[in-house]
Amino acid sequence: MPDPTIRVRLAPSPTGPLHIGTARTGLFNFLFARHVGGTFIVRLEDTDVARSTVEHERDIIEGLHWLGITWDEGPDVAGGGDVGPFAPYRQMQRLESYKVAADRLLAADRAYPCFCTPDELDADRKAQEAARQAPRYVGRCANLTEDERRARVGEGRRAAIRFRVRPGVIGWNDMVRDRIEIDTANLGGDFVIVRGDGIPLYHFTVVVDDATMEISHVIRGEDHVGNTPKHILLFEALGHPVPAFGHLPLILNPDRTKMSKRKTQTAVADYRAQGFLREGLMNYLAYLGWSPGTEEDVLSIDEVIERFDIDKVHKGGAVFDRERLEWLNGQWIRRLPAEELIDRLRPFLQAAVDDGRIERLPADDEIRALLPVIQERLPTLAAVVDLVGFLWTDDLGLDPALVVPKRWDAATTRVALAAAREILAGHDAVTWEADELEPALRALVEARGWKAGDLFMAIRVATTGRTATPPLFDTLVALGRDRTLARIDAAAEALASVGGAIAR
RNA sequence: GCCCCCAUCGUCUAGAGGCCUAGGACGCCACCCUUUCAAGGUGGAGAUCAGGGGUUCGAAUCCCCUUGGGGGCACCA
Repeated sequence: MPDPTIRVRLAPSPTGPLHIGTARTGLFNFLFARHVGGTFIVRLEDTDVARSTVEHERDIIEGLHWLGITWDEGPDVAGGGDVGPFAPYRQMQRLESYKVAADRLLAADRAYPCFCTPDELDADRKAQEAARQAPRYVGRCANLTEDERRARVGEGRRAAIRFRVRPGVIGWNDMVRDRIEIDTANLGGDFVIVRGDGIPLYHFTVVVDDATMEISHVIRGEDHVGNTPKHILLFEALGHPVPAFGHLPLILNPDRTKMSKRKTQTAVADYRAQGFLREGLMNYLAYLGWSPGTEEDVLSIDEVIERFDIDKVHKGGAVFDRERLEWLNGQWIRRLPAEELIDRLRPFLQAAVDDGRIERLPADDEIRALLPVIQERLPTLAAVVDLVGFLWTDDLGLDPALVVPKRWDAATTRVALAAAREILAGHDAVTWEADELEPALRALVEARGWKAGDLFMAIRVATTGRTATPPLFDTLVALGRDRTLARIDAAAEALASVGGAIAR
């Protein structure tokens, strides 16, 4: 039941890497479109030539793809071809259409050339600030005669194009915040739609494109509420039906200000690099400002699409809570099929090889064998290196003091390690299994009157360098007989060399 | 300064007049499980529904005011 009348879009500006907020706006547009079978479009707003780069463009597109947000029309791959009936979907390749629209507005006197210099505008603003007035364009060029315009052009002055803001109240029924009305007197006066260098500005391009691409619903962040009346004015002037608008609540820093790079990690790529799953991040983002109204927490993207309803989107902003994201991410890691998890873990292990944290990339079989004990212990994919990296490097950075369990002293530990080593050495490749090793060592503990936990801890630290690891015997099996014995020997030696200096 | 918006546990939220002695989740605490760490299970602390007025037999839910918070006011997007 596709609905061809529903057309929404995400219009990111490649002036920075894909931002969590942009991803969330994209996700909601995507959910809105997919829920009703509408069309979702991505359009790159790259008219800020000074700050736009292809690297950012690539980061945005790859990030959206990674998140599983798919679009029907728009740029396919960074630098690659665009798909869709309104291609191209990059504004710098659509300059002609803005020129045509601007000329129409000029001809109808809905817009006019403005020769004010940056210095003049700056002075105006400063004066208004000093007089404690709201900044607005004073209208210096609003009523120039043809002769005056010619004279300025003759002086070699460049003209920007300003749109005439008509008096009146602009109102719309916002999809999330109900009725909003704004008096055009508060819009800051006539605004620039084309810069002096001929490059059109956001307010103009967004409307021209939304009009030509037949966008039916504009769903964007709350920070755009004040722009909407300007856009409605432009739609009217262009003689195009005004789309519906919906303004999403903002994602907030812990101090409840608008989420920013300075206070919160905002780049989607960073979350990805830290081992967050697309499923986890998407699930988390969907619940920021929206809820299905049930007590479900863990939902796949398809389940969210099924339940999504823009009427249930909140009006108030939501603080980004990384701890909750991590919990949700863990939920998704635990749900991943074995082979899928191995595939996703591999790049993180490779990265650890590349920067020397581990010495080699483990084979899939090794990882697969470990899955039963690590899958429930991973908050993120990247955590795998911390958790079991000791298996693939001999540089444990062992602290001898840590080898001695709390209730023991160094001498006892040395004796225990030696006894345990002898038992372990008695096993061969065939009996080097968790259910063979454990009973043997428990028998030793029994015979000596020790606590199992103490012996196990001494062996754990001796062989891994850490006090927190997956279950000991599974760990020793993964380590292998030879390396286990060698590490116990090395630890015993380290203990002996510090001797009685360890006062534990 | 002006305009607009928002307001339920620390956080994300359920709640559309009686089902609310306000439910769930994260986080926190305790216990269980247990060789460590997790995961899982059970239980607990945690919100006089920002405050004050109304409306109503009855309000977290409707109205008004106050307070608090946020967003926006470019030849950026």
